[in-house]
Formats: sequence, C-alpha cells, structure tokens
Amino acid sequence: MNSRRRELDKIDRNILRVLQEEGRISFTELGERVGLSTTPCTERVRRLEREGVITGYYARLDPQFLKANLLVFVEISLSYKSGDIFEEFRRAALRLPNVLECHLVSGDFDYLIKARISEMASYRKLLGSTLLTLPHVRESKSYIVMEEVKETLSLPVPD
Amino acid sequence: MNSRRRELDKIDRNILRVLQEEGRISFTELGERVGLSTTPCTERVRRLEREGVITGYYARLDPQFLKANLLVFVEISLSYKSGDIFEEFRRAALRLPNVLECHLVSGDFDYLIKARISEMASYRKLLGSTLLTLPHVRESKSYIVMEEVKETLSLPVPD
DNA sequence: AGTGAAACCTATACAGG
DNA sequence: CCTGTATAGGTTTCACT
Repeated sequence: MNSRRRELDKIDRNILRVLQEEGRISFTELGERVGLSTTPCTERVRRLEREGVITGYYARLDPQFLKANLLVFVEISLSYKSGDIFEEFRRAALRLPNVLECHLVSGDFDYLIKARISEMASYRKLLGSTLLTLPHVRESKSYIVMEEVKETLSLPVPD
Repeated sequence: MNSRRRELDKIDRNILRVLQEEGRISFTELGERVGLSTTPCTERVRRLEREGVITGYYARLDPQFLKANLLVFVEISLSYKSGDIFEEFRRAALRLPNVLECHLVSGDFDYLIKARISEMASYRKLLGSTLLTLPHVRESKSYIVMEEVKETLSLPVPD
C-alpha cells in the first residue's frame, strides 16, 4: 500500500490540488484541468490511490442538519500512564461516534478530543455520560467553540 | 441555499451515511445500496446538495507525502479583545494554508488552531515565522501530536 | 415519488506511437 | 508515458404510474 515512490511531478500535484476541493469531478474534466487526456489522468489517480497518497473520498455534511451543531474540544489527562491504559483509552475513544478526532499529545495533558454534539443534549451529557465513561480519565477540561473560523482537510501541496 | 427543510427520511439518512464514507460512489450503486433506482437516487442527492445538507466532496491526502507530517495544536490568546482585533486575526488565520482549523473558543484562551507542517522545517518555524506573525497574539501554547488516534469528518447520522 | 427506456457522457481496456 | 478508438457502464431526461 505504501510502496516506495518517486517524487510527485507537477501534474500529480495539480491532480491532488483539484481532488482535494472537488472530490467527485470526472476524470475527463480533471484531465482537461491538468492538461491530460482521460486515460493517463485516470491511471495517475489510480496510482496515487494505490500508493496511499490519496486515502479516500468523502462527502462533507453540515452539522446543523444532524443534531451536532455544538463543537467542543476536550483536554484529557489519564490517571495512570502505563501502556495498557493508553491502549484501553484509545479503543474506547475510537468507538464513540461523536468523537471526530482524538490525538495523543505531548504537554500538560494526554489526549485532545474534538467532538460534535447537539446543543439540546447539552454538552454536559457528552462529558458526563460519554467522555467521562472513557476509562482512566483523571481530569478533563473542555472548550466550547463559539465560532468556526476555518475547518478544512486541504493540505497545501508544495511546488 | 439553506431552504427550510422537512425531516430527512430513512433513505436520505442512508444516502448520507454512504456518501460520508464513499464520496465517489456512482449513483447507480448508491441507489442499489439504499433500495432506489438511479433516477430518484440522483434527485435526492441533488436536493441534499441544494439544501446545504451535503456541503461538498473531498479527496483526503496522506500528510506523509506532502511534507506535512507534523500535527500541532496551538492555543492563542490575543492581547486586546476588541471586535476589530478579532476580525483582523480571523482574516490572517484564513490565509495561512498550513492552518487546517481555527476556532474561537470560550475559556482560558481565545483561538485554538490546528496546523500541519513538515518535521524538517521544525515546528518552531511555524510558530516563529507564521503563527506569531498573526496580529495581536499575546501568548501561545502548543501541543505536538504524538499519535493520531482518530481523525474523521463523519458525523453520526441519527435514526 | 417512484420506474424504466433512450440518448448522452464518462470510464476502461487495448492498439499503436 | 502519451493518444485514439471501441465497448461497457453511468448519468440525464422523459414518458408514464
């Protein structure tokens, strides 16, 4: 999956730039955009998928319509720091569908979690009935997002 | 764009569940999955797009291949808290391509930023030459991600 | 709101430079 | 690694239910 790869050329990089923003574009139109006919364009995309540069295609939904209009970040400290406990926590976090992101960080706390929940269910419920059911949580601190200035997946593709 | 909408029915919700995970699926196959022929399936998807439930389709790229293998969260406090200063900060953050997310939060600091940068360029450069060039930053605190346990866009679609 | 069929466009495979 | 062509498959429109 992660075969050794030579450098991405200019055309590859343009393909990636377009697909990051228009994930459903046809290979015919994508080819026109990057100056290629359909055949080699499709082949390049398949190769980028095979090599793991493109990891998938996703529709994005507006949380407003899905009872998930409250965005919260939670900093979590675990009570003990053995490998087993981290592993147990990891697995539990993966199973919570409201948790969009979970990262092990270095610094004042252990995990940073990003979750989307409904305003109604009030975020105390997330904390009380889900996040704090995560194993070995010693302490948590949460931050409610007042305004989402920017949220993208698009990585800058270097020249 | 955000027309008033009646509830999403069971088929709509299944369409959304599939498209969140397989953004390039054909409408023919999507129809089969949700028990519909191609025509009404396409029409429902177009309607969900028009109404703003589906906001776009995106390819996801592996940061490893794009010199962006270091993930960092930065908490930022502004020096003054007038509306102009928030607006100025907002606009500057939007222009930085390495900043994937920027949120105004309530709590101990003002903005939480998520950025991806190269390990080489070391993250001091992000801080020194980009983030701290953001206007009116009084203080910042950053957290380097050691392990990405989970990172998804997929929202749970309620029944 | 749905089906099914026809016309059109896109994708895939393959011959050739 | 590209172009061009043929065939298969997907999309769009429309008449009908």
